[in-house]
Amino acid sequence: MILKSQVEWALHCCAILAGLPAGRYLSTKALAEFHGLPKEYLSKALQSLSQAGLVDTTLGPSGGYRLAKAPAELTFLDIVEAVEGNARTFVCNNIRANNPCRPLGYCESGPCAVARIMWEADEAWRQKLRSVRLSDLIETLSRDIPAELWKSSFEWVLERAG
Amino acid sequence: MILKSQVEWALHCCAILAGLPAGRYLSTKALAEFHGLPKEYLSKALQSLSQAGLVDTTLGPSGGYRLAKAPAELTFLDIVEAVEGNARTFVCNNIRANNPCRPLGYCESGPCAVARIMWEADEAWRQKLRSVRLSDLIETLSRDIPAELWKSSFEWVLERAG
DNA sequence: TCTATTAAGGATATAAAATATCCCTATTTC
DNA sequence: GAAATAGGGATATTTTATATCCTTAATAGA
Repeated sequence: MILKSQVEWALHCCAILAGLPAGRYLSTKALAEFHGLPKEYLSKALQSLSQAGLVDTTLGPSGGYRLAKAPAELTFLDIVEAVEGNARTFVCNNIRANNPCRPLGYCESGPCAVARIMWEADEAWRQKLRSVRLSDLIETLSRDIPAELWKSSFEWVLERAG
Repeated sequence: MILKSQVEWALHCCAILAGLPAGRYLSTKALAEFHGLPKEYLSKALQSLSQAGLVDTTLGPSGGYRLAKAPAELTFLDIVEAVEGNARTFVCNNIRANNPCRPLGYCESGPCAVARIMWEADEAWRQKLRSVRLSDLIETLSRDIPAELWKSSFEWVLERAG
C-alpha cells in the first residue's frame, strides 16, 4: 500500500505555488521542469487539484495555476485527498457474512469490528494530515533550505510566472 | 492506496485462532471455508503470518495454525505488517534534487520536509494499530456477536481443529 | 510401512491499478 | 491570426494484487 507519486508531486507543486505573488500563475511546463517531472502526467495531478477547488487556473500564454486559498487554509489532507481520493485505506468485504453457522436471514447490527478498528487508524492518519497546513510546510522549508537556494528558486519561478 | 484484502483475511483468521484451545491447530482449509475465501490464496496470507512468527504451524493430518503468542501480546500492527510489509506508505523520490537552481555538488542536510510530514502521518496510523491488541478485538466481537452464533461458530471450529 | 493430509513455496496466469504518452478542443494573450 | 495554455479522452506500458496449480517434506493414523 503506497501512495501515488502524484501525491508527492502535488505537495511540492503547492509549495511552489504558495510562493507566487498574488494574481500570477505558473504553468504545468514550469512546474514539471522545476521538479524534473513528466509534464503530461504531472498535468493530471494538477487537474485533480483544480477539480478539488484547491487551485485556480487560466488558459492561454501566461496561463497556469495558482492557489485558490491562502496557504494557511490548505491542509496536507486537502492535497492528498485531491489526488489520492478520500476512500478509506481499508475496505471491508464483510467476510464474516460467509460464516457457515449463520442462521438464514441473519442481519448485521453494524459495521464489522475489524473494519471499525482499521477505519480508526485510517482516521488517525487523516487527522494528522489535516493538522498540517501548507503554511507550516513553507515555514519548515524556509528553515531547511539555504537562503541562497531559496532566493534563486523564487527568481526562477518569477521569471516563468504569467 | 488500499490495503490488500489479505490484511482483512489475516485479521479475521487470527480472531478465530485466538479462540482455539491450547495445543490445537486449525487448517487453511477450515479457515478458508469458514470465511468463504480461496484456500490457496489464503494460504499465502497465513504463510506471511508464519514467517513473521505470529503463528506456529504443524504438518500432517490435524495440522494447521495456532497463535504463537497470547492474544494480548499480538497487536493489529503486528498482523497488518506481517501481510502488508512494514514499508512506509509514502515514498520520497526526492524530487527537490531536480531543482535547476541547485549549485553543483549540493547535498541535502536531511530528509525532505514533505516526506517528514507524510511519515509522521504514517506513524500516527501505525501507532493506532499498535495500540489495539488482538484481545481487544475478541472482546469487542464477543459483545457484537449474538451468543448463539458465537457458540455455534466455536463448535464449528472445534470440530475441525486438530 | 503405507496412505492421506497438511504447510511451504515456486511457477505461472489473470485482473486491476499506477504510470505515462499522445492528441484534440476551447480559451486566452499578444 | 498565431502561439501557448488547461482540460480531457484514448491508449499503451509497467507494476501490483489476486488467484491457481504443482511439487516437496513432514506428520498422523491405519
